[in-house]
Amino acid sequence: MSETIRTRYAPSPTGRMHVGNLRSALYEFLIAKHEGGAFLLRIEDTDQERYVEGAVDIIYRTLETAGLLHDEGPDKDGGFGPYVQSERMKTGIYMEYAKKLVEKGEAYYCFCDKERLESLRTEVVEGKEIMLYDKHCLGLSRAEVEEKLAAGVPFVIRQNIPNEGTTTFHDELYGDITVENAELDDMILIKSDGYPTYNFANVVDDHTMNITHVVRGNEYLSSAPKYQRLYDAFGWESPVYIHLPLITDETHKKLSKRSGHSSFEDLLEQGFLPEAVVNYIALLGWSPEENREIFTLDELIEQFDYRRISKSPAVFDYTKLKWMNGEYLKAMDPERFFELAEPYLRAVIHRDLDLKKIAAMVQTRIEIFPDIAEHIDFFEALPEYDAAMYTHKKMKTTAETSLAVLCDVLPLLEAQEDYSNDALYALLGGYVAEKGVKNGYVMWPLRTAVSGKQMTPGGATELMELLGKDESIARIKAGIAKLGGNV
RNA sequence: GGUUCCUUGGUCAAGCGGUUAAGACGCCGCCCUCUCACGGCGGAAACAGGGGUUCGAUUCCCCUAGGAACUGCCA
Repeated sequence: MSETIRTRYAPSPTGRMHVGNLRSALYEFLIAKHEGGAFLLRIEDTDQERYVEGAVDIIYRTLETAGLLHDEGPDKDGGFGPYVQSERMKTGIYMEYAKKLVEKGEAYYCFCDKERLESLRTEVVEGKEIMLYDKHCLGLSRAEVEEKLAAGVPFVIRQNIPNEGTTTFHDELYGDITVENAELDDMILIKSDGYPTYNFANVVDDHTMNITHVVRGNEYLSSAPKYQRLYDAFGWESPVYIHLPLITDETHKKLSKRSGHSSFEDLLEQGFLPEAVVNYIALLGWSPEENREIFTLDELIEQFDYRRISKSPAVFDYTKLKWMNGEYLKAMDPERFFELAEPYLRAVIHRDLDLKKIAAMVQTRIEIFPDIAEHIDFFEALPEYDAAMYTHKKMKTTAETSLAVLCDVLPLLEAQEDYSNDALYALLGGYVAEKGVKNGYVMWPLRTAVSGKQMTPGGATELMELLGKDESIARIKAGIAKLGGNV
């Protein structure tokens, strides 16, 4: 298999990974793995200004918890290293390649200072400025360039793009895209600090690392022609391009850290499961052949056909993510659910109750773990509630009937020793049958008394089993008192 | 402003010339039920507009409109 697919995820270490980046990484991973190819991680830290301490670790951690294990990377040499651009720069690779371009006339030294560049800037409309470099330094003679270099004048190296003609590149999803060369700016390849720009390092690295499929967000679609010209200038075969549709927020703006959109880690902190997030974002911009939505990572690898990636942007729908997280929770093994839920349970319940049973009650009722609190708070302490809660039209109960029922049933419950759900249900079932009333007629007041809540994660008898005899009786008496009865 | 891309229900989306235009989330209703939830059943809700091409356009082409991205010595 000499034609093995190689994709790469090439983030800048600038903080947490937001969802858009993670989705790119996921697709890059899936495209490679679907074909049994390699997925590499390359750190693009050519911007020392934006570099954030510890960000590389965040990237490792995020990829690992998302399950997107890379085959090669800074911590996993595959023979194409280094995998960190600042380290690659020390080898002189970028300058070396830039000079090749200069020799070919495809790039040139530029000594223009900030002031001159500023003067080229023109305002187009309300504050928006554009700048197309005027190729001023392209006119410098070889001798002039040598002289300035020798004198130590700061310089950058720019790509030389002709003013005539067009450039075309091919994208697997978007097809052929052609632009006028005159529209293309002579972008900077090597910055004055000697670092390559993203644009240049990206092309050099993708080529030298044998990346076969360049997969990235389609915000790069408009600069792709410039990259294409670089490949052509070097005489390199261009990679397969796959530009991904953007993920946006509800106002249809691109998701970005800058705008404060949730990162993967934010979502985990909000109580989402990594596998649910991964599953959800896989479906943002791609759909499987079969009509299905829940996929494990392995199933995604199996199913992922990049030709089914869509071209239009997708809104990140928090509500649906929650639903999907809930699906994962419901399908989860009860033991594992309990392990994950336990901290949330303990945060609310400090008394000695059967937390496993409570976890089981709550498993089908929550979408994310933080939802647990509102469902179980009454176990810890009977909340303040209004006597009006005893009135329920469908149950045909009122404060009066409730009082009567509670008074009737109290002695039975006091005499009862077995407080298991089944035994209690049988006991009360007897009362219901004897009185010829509906279940709810007695269960509603009981559940209300015992929980003080409109809705609970279990029925009256289930709650009493958990609360135990003493606490149940105490709460029922409190209910009777609240309804004006004597205990 | 320029360039490029995008346009099926509120959202994710199937569709790839002929369909009653799937499905999912959300919403509404019913059933189940010791409340709620789960589960089951059902409902409202879409091809941006205009021209072509064609026997026939949601599907192909053009125009218009709307949206987005890019337009940094950031990626």
